[in-house]
Order: sequence, then C-alpha cells, then structure tokens
Amino acid sequence: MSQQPSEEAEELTPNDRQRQLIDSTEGIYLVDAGPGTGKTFAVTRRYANIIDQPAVDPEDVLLVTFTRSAATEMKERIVDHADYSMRQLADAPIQTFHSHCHDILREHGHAAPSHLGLDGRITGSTQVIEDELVETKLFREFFDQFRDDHPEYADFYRALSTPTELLELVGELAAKGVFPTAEGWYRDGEAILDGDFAAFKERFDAVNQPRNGGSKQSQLRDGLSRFGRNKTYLPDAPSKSDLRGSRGTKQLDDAVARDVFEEDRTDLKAFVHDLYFEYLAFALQRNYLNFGFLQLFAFVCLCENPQLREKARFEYVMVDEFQDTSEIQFKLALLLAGTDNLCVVGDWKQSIYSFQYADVDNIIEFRDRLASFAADLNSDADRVDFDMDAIERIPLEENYRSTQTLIDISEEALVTPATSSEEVDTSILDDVVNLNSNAPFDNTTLAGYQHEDDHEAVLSLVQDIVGNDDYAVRGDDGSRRPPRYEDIAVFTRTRDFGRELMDIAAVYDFPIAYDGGVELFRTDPAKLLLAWLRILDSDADRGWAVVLEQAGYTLDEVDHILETGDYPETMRTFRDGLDSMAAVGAIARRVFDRYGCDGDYADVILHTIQAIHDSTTLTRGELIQFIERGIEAGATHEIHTSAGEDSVTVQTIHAAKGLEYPIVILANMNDGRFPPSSGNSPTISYQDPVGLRQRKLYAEIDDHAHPHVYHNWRYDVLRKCLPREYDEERRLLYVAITRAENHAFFVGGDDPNTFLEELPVALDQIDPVVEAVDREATAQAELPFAVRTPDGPIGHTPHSLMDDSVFDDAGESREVSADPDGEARGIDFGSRVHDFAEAYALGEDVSPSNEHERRIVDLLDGLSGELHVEEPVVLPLDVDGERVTISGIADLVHVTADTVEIIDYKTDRTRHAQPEYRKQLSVYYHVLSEWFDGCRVNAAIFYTSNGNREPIEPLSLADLRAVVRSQMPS
DNA sequence: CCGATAAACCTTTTT
DNA sequence: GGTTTATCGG
Repeated sequence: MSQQPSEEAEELTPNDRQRQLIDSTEGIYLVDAGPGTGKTFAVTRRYANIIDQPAVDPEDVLLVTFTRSAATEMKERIVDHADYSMRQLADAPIQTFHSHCHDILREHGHAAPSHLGLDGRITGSTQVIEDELVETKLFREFFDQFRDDHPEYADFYRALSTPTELLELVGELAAKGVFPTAEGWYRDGEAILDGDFAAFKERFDAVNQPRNGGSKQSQLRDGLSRFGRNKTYLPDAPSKSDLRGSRGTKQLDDAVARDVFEEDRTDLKAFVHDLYFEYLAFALQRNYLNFGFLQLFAFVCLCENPQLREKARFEYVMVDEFQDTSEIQFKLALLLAGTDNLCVVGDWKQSIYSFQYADVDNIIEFRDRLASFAADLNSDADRVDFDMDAIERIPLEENYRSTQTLIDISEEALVTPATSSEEVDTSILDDVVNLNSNAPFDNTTLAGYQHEDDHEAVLSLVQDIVGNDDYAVRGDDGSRRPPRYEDIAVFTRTRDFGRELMDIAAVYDFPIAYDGGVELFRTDPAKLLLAWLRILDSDADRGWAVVLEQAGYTLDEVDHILETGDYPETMRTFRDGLDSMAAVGAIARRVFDRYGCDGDYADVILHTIQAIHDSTTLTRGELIQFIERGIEAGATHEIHTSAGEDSVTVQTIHAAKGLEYPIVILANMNDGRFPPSSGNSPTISYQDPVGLRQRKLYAEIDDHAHPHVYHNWRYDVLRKCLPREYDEERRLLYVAITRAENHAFFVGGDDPNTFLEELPVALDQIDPVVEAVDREATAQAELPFAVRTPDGPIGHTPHSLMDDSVFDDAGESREVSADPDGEARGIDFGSRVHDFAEAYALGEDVSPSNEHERRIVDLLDGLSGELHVEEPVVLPLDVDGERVTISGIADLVHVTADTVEIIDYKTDRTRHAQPEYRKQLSVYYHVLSEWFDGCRVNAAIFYTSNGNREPIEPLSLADLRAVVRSQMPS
C-alpha cells in the first residue's frame, strides 16, 4: 500500500514541498500536482496547522471537498493531527459546495428569490431533491403546464425530442452562472447566452488554417465536405459551394465566421428565459430546490447582500479536487473568501467530470480566471477585495503510489491518439510535471491482452495473477509478497460491462465485488414489487405472470392460469391483504417480506419510495409509472456493499477516483472506439463560446403545406469550428493507470480500440481458461449481486412481458440487424402498449398510464383533424394469427373525418430506401386501414434533401406478410 | 489530396 | 437519427 497518505499517517513526515504548503497559511496558493503526490495529505495537515493557531477557530476555515464521503474522511484525518476532537469538528465547514450553499440558504436564504424578482421564499422546510428521477417527474409536470400556458412557443416544443433536455439545459446554465430575472437576465447572463465572437473567431481561425504548408485544405473545410447532405435547410442557407468555395479552395472565407455567428436568437432566448424563470417559480412554490438551484440562490444572495457577504466570509478558504469545480463554484469560492488566504489543490490531468459541468480551465487558467471572475464580481460593487497578484504555485513532484514505469506510461496515455487519424498536440506534456517514484522496487508489469471472450480473459488474468510471484506487490512493510484477490481492481468504462463481468464471475464462484451505482429498478425486488402493484391495479397478466413464474410454475401452467383467471388461493389472499393497505411504502415492505428481500436493493428501493413520498403524494398508479420510468431510463442508485475480505473490486473508472490498488486491470478496451462517438446532441444547447443555439428548427414551407423539421445550417457550421476533442478520454485512461501501484493490464475484445493499439505496451494473445474458485479455501465475501436469469427467447418469458426496456431494446435491435446465423427474429409479441392501443381503439374503458399510452390516445383522439408531429406510433398487425407490433416515430400523422395520412420523412437515401423501412411504412399503412375502416388512408415515406421529395412505395399486404413471416422464429 | 460511399457506433456520475 | 471513421476511386 502507499507509504504516505495512508491510515498510518502519523508516522509520516512531509517532504519539503508539502511542508511549504502546510506551513504557508497566508496568501494564494495553487497546487496543480499529479496523482499520488500527497495533495490531500498536505491539505489535511495544512488545515490542522491553521486551526491550531490560537486566534483561529474551525468556523473561520472553509474546506471544500468533492463528495460528502471525502469530507468525512478529511475530518477523520484532521482529528488525528489537530488539537480538536471529532465532536468539535462536527459542525466545522468541511463540506461540499452544495451542502455549504444549503447551509447558507437555510440560515439566510429567505429573501434570495426576491433578488431575481421571484415571489417564493426559501425556508427551513424547503427540500433538496436528490433523486434525479424525482426531479424529472416534477419537471415533466411543470412542463405540461408551461406548454399549456405558452402556446406561442409551439415551434420550440415541436423540435424537442424530450422535455428533459430542457431540464439539462437549465442545469448547465445554472452552473455557468446564467440566471433569469423577472425582467431579463441576471447581471451579464444575456451576454453569455449571446456568446463571444472574438473567442469564437479564435477557434474558427484555428481550424481554418490550410494544412501541409498550404497544400491541404483546412480541417474546417474538410469537415464541411458533407454540408447539407442528408439534411434539409431553410432556403436562406448558402449552398455547399457558396460556403466552401470552388474545388481547390483551401479554407473558408473569413466572412463565414461572422455569418454563422450572427443569428437572430431573440425568440430562442425568450423561450429559454420564460421556461427557466417559471421553473424556478414552480420549484419554489412546491418548496423544493435541485442541486443547481442551491448554488444559484446562494450566489445571488451573497452577491446582493453586503451584510450577509460580510457574515459568510471566511478567513481561510481551501478547495480540494479543484479540477472538478464549475464556473459558479469558482465564483462562490471568491465570494466566500474574506482574505487572500485561498488555497486550491487539484490535478488538471484528472479532470474527467465535464459532463457534470466541471471546467478544467478553472485550474489550467487559474490566474486569468481568478482575475477576470473577480473583475466581473466587482463590476458594480466591491465584492472581492483582496489582492490577487501574488499567486504561489507549489509543485509536488514525488509520487508515493506508483512505480516509475507506471508513472511514465501514464503520461504517454495523455498523448496517445484516440483514433488512427488524430493528430495529438504533444506540447501538453510540457505542462506535465514529471514525477519521481519513491517505490522501493520497480518490477512493473505492463501488458495488453486481446481475446473475443474479454470477460473470461479478465477472469483468467486474475487467476493467473493471484498468488503469482511474478506479479509481486508491495506489502505493508515495503517488502514483496505475492498478490491476493483484494489487491486487484478491474476498471470499466461502463456499468454494463461491470455487471456482465459479475454475472460471468458468479458462474465460477469468483470472489469479486462491484462497487458503485446499480440500475435499481431492473433488479428482482423491484420487478416483484412492480408485478404486485400491477396486480393490485388491474389484475394485470403481466403482474401475475411474474409472480407465478417466481413461485415456480412452468410456462404452460402460467398460460393456463392466466387464461382461466384461476389464481392460487394463497396469492389471492396475499393480494387482498395488500389491497387493504393505504400507503405504498407499507405495500412494498409487505412484498419484500414475502420474498425475503432484506438486502441492500430492497432497502434502497424502500428509501427511494419514501423519498418521493415525502415530496409528492404517491398513489399506486403513480408508483407503477415511476418504476416503469426508472426501468426505461436505467436510473441508477448507489449501493454500498461491504467489500468482503479478499475479493477483486469491479468499478467504473469514474468511481475509482481518489483510490489506489496494487494491481489494475483496465477492461473493456474493445468494441471499436474507447472514445465513443458523440451521439445525439440536444435540440437546444449552450456551448462556450457560441452561446445558446438551436440545432433544429421548425417551419412551414412545403408544396403540400406540410410542416417539417429543418436543420439549422449555422449550427452545423458552428460545431465544426469546435471540433470534438478526445482529451477527456485520454485523461480517463490516465486516471485509470495512475490508480495502480505496481502492475497495469489492459484487456480488449475482438476489435481492440485505438488506445490499446497505440499505447506503448506489449500486446499479447491470451487464451482464457477460467476455473471455478474454491470459495471455502479462500474465505470469500458474499456476492453483492444476484445472478440474473437469462432472458430466454425474447417475447416469451414473463419477464420480457413486463419489462418495457426489453421490449424496446428488442424492437430496435431486431428491427435493423439481421441475425448473422440466419435466425432473424422480427416479431414483438404482446407488449402492454400494444394491448392498450388495441383496447382503446376498440372503445374499451381504459385510460392511459404512461407516456406511450398517452401518445396513442393523442393519436387516436386526433380524428377531428388535428395535426400531430413527431409522434411515436406503436401499431399492431396480425399476420397468420401472430401478432406483430412495430414501434417508431412518424414525422406526421394527419387524421380527418375521412382521411388518415401518415408521413415519415427520411434523409439518408442509402439506408432509408431499404426494405426494413418500407416494411415499417407498410405496417403503418395497413394497420391504419384497419383501424380507420372507411377512411381513405395515405401513407408515405419520402426521401427529402434540400427541398427534394422522392416517395418510397409501401409494400403490398401480400408482400408484407411474406416479409414478416420470413422473419418469424421457426 | 479530395470527395463519395459504406459501415459501425450510441458513456461516464456527484451534489 | 446522427456522427464518425474506414475505404476506395479518381
């Protein structure tokens, strides 16, 4: 284990640089130092040093940490070295920004909303919403109301893929310090939304330089070689050749920069403003705040109230993990600093939380940002009044964790190309302080392995490592000893891979524990609870099927019982007992009791239900909906399992931050790119430095007067000027490697990614042979994971009947990919959505209980001639007595008294003229014909591009049946 | 070197 | 549906 920042810290002596940081308590200090250099160790000692001064009390010192658990750990370490007890430090401000903001608001926040022109008040009873799902639910409720109140923004609603993207936008703006007021925007908020042309122009110029000494076109011009392809722009867009110049032109005209930047965004800003402001009002009225709003209101009242500022200030401010702070947090730190005794500690190379609004420039550009943020804050009042010219940088160059070989390879990772064509700027290595290892010996192994069974390869590697003297690690006394299971950590980028690995490890009885977030609603206790709720709700087959299967009934028996409704007596009695209970929490507890679910999962589920129950009233139907959404969204909850005595740890790289292990296996370096393709961007987003932009537009110009979604050509050009950087992916790799003390292994599958090939590491083949582990002999820990039962043939098991995500996944993957073994399965049997649509269409007494069903209702209720745009459509069709369901999104469904028209616009000729898409259209066509008997049904797919429309013909019913039949499982 | 086409891919997580 | 890389032909 590491020598310095460990539990037995009292025996350790700081090195000279650390001593300098610990002793220099007055003035501004920046420590931007690598992993294992004892930053946290030094901060802890520094804090102890400060509070041991007679004139200083703990309440004079603010120490900010990244997580609550880090705060607790910090306190424990301080107690060891200061003349204070844990009890005396209990209320000391050693906490996260969020919880400190919460404290400020609880005490002084009553009037904070009024500074923005909001009516509400923040009181001691105002709740902080911690659960993302809970907030999503509340936001949806708000948005439904907002949509009704503001029909003038209809064009924006149409372009959205989901309302949740607006919630994300609000969160991002709050982290950037952009707040709405009753009149407009707070302070310089609007300027930030407008963007910064000069800063943009720099980025534009950087990518618009001809390459290879002028012989090769610029990266930007190259990037626009497919401008307008597969897209439709409004007529004001320039043609591709207007934009790029004629063949042989090497760069874009300077005027283009001005043209793309300047766009009338008045309406967009008005929409975002009203949405943001009214959501704040909604939250206050419902008496809750989210994490972002905590910081927002704390910032506002500190800004507006000089007396409070005076009161809230600290004599000393220290921030750990500074690379993970956001812009608003940097500014909060300045407002809270009463003197220039400011100390920030971090490592720019370990900034991997940009999705959480962390801004790595806070640490890289510390000096400039400090000056410019202070100037912003001081523009109209003296808010930050200490001298900030003297900034002392303290380098820490001694690494107490890893061997020199590991340190060197980790730095290589920072300049390893992420794709075969990427040109990495190696000059960043100039900013890397080369660390010196003080490991007592360096027997480092660095190896890469590649095998198609990469899960097995990982386990096989673990087997090979444990007890093997070739991979000796450092014992507590510094001597060599053979490795144990507990010395090894397996890091993955995705939880999914970790869970798969756990499943396979379970087969071999491997001593292995997963640490981190779990998709709670996809666990067995949640599924059982959902099943019983559905039974209570409507005696639903999907509920009974699960319960019966769980009780051991065979599929045939289940079928029979469902058909006859002859449920076992004990189950009926249990149901009736549940039915008499009012509170959903009590129902859940009773269900878990019945099945003996007393583990971590059940606890967290109960806790979650309790949490939503506290903030909203919760009926059974709403709980069903909540769990269904949780399943759909893959919502995760942290599970704290006791790690066990001697077991391998599996965790995501993100979760491993701050930890260290003798041996690290970086798994899952396969399946194409380690840096994933960027995927779908939100329709409305904020991006530095171009400000607030809209990706898609909505307008009505079409020969047939059909509305259509258009792309924003300016946005398409703008984002090519801000090319995707893989720096954060490299930093992720860096973080993973630097967790290791002694050995690092990299394992990839069939198709290894570029990192695995480009890292200067020996790449070997591995022949995975995994043997069952004798757990008696090794005294294993309990597996924290239940082994998942295989899903079986999709569409047939009760589990798949009730699990919407299975239905969705299945529908998607099977729709587009032909099974290589020729066993194509193109059929979805019995989805609940299907049943609902059918029942509703037949006029039965049913009401919608989820998003899909509401949309079906919208679709069918549209007979008056309403126009529905971008509506998901789920339609059933019988083929040879088998039910076929197809789901998708049609661009336009137009229903009048005597016609039904459905139109799907496609943009990609090479893909969308394929039979699969024609089949999709054909199903729409024939089903609508059945539903709307007597109506004239038109259905069409158009290939559209720059105003052209080419119809794609549907299949005849006979051809459709043939296609569907050929895809059925035999 | 440039443009067109085909094919593969689709996170991470804390407050 | 959208984005990115690989590949091929001129």
